[in-house]
Amino acid sequence: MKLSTKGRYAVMAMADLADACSEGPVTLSDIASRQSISLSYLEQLFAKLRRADIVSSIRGPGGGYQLSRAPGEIRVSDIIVAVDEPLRATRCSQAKGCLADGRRCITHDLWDELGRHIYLFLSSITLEDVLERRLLGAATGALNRKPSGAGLEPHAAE
Amino acid sequence: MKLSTKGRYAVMAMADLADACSEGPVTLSDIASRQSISLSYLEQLFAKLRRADIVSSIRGPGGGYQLSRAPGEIRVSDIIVAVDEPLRATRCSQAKGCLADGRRCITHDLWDELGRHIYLFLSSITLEDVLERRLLGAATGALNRKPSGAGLEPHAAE
DNA sequence: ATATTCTTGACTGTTCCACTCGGATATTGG
DNA sequence: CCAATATCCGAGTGGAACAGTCAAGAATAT
Repeated sequence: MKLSTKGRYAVMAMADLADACSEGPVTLSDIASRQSISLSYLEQLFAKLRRADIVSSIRGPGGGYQLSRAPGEIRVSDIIVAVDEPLRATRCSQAKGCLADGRRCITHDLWDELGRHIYLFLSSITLEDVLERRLLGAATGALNRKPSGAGLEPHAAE
Repeated sequence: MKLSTKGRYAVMAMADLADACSEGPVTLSDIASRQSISLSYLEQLFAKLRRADIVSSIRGPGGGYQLSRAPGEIRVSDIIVAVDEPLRATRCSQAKGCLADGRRCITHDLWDELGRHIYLFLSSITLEDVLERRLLGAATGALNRKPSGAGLEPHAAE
């Protein structure tokens, strides 16, 4: 899971597509102008989304893109995973030791757990949820009763 | 909240410091060699950690860095917030409209919620938890009963 | 004094993101 | 058929941030 703005653009575009595709395929130019994203950049993103079978394409005049599944069947995590690079190998990539002496590095479990956490959150939300702004439901509620921290002010999600 | 490897380096170094500072201050050179991070890079990180009052420094021979508080009082989120840049303004930075027509962009709430989610997770874990590998406790359990998704295989945390 | 260690600033190389450009291929309407 | 419309595809670009370097300075212990 990589959280770049690239994935965000993809989700924005997919939300736009889901919102507009009720009658026939939608042109990338339309999405580009509505969402203020460059057409060529969208082409790159949708090439990946197509390879991931999240959207299907129809060429020629009157063509465009369509969702492969219903909005309720497309998870946000699907989109981000499809668009972002497979995640380059960092120092802590494998289950192998991060330090030379064979021990796993101390913080390995932490990042592992965080990654799972983010993934679970994003896979609990579908495109349909996003469209209907149904975000503050089951997915979020679980963590809202924070265990310890007192006057924390979370920074805005960049 | 930005999730760069920079923040990870900082947490690694802080965990190392917390582990080794039981008797007197710890040298950056020691941390550098143990964690395989360049000394000069650590200097940059600890300058920020010092400004955030997470560590304190003692100069001269026999000097080094110490934790300002007990490991149980230092949240992982504190470290990441201290080290990462304040988060540049993106298209969706403010509560203002992201599109020209004044509407807030469709996915705004989603990123907002995700950011809060990550922050809450990281602020529910202290350095002490990391050291004792006490990660799978209260903080994570809440989301483990995922609401809908069936056979999801979360990608490894990069 | 001198060695140790933090402190600070400027600087560099690399990588990745966001985006552009040029062209190719497929399909439709006339 | 033929041009217009659209998806496809690869290469290339500018800027920003990351990861790391270098050099000089200030405080402190021996």
